[in-house]
Amino acid sequence: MSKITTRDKLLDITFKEVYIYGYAGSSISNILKIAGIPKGSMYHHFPSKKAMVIAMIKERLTPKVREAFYIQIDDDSRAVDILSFLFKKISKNEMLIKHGCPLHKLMFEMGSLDDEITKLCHQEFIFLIENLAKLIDIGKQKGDIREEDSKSLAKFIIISSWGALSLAPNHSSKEQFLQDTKHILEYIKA
Amino acid sequence: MSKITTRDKLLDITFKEVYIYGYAGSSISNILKIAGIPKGSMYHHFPSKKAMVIAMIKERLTPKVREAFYIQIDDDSRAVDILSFLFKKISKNEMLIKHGCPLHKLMFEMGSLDDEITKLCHQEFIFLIENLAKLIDIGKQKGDIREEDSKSLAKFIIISSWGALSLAPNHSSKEQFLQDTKHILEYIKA
DNA sequence: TTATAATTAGACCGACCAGTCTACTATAAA
DNA sequence: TTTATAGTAGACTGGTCGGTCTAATTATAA
Repeated sequence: MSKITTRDKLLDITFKEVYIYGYAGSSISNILKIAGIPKGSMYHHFPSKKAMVIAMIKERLTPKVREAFYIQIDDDSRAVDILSFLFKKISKNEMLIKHGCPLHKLMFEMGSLDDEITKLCHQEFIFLIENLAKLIDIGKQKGDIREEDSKSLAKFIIISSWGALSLAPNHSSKEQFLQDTKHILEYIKA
Repeated sequence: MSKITTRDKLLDITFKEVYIYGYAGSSISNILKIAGIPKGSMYHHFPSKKAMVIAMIKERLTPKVREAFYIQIDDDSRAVDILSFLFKKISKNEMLIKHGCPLHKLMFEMGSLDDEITKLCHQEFIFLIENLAKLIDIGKQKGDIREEDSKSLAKFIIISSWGALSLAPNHSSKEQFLQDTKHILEYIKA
């Protein structure tokens, strides 16, 4: 029953367009053309392109990335298994494999160009790290891991995963990603 | 004596502009304004924006990146020392710390947008991997490393370094980079 | 000097950019 | 039925985009 609102449609398409073409490379006109929505409607809901992108980050990008980098675990999971499971989940996410992590991509592009967007992205980055650190802490109780600082380790894991996902799409694949992140697992095991 | 030619000036400024603003975010008009060069001169040397950027990649970006990711080593260097030295060198490169690896950034942006540029970037990526693998092979002879596949390891090291360098500039620093890559060194030592 | 090519110079073009404006319509409360 | 509000609609604006064009200038060689 619930119909898709103009706002929802705009945010959905803005996510895709900014994800693929970047902030600078995406255009309002094209987003509107795809959505079949006139300009006035968009500028009724958002005061500017930047405002729409910020709403998109909060309401689309952030939830997607949280979901992609999160896994449910049993209480008796070992840290190695948790990470192995996480990598397998990420590798199955075609979006991530093909275009990299949307948070990473936007953060990289906007780094020195816009403080507000950069700050927003960085907050989410911190959230991902802390979330993963919690998972590692749970796994650590099973004693199969020697690393003390879970946050530092979590950061390294996300950074490395992002790196592995950010290669040119022609040359990245599920198998390649798993191969590239294998080193992280071996490091944890050590 | 040798004066800077119009072409050289254009390539220098194009590198900076594309590095900071991205391919889509940079503009010919702005590059010309900064260079103090009229349009006709530029379009005499290059048929298009894309052609100028491709020349810039070959003649500016590639040499800079090769230099940044290369180190001279002694014949009796251990692999761990080689990498430790490399990370220290990278951490001293303010350009890399502030804006990430220009090759990585361009490759990430253009990934699914332009085959020619993507291919060019990827070739250089392969070159970096093979170069680093050679260094690792030399260090491996000293027997302080257990990894068999030097290329896979080299790829992982570059990917992870790129990831660590691609965080928002406000939150990246020499110290942070060394902290983030510390895990790689510990992995090698293991 | 003269002919030829290389380069510099910038006005100009149509397309597209983000954003504004006014008019219209749908909804719902009074 | 009236009035207010939320949302839809798209023509329009000033500015910038990449790229073209012709003319002027400079360098090279005969």
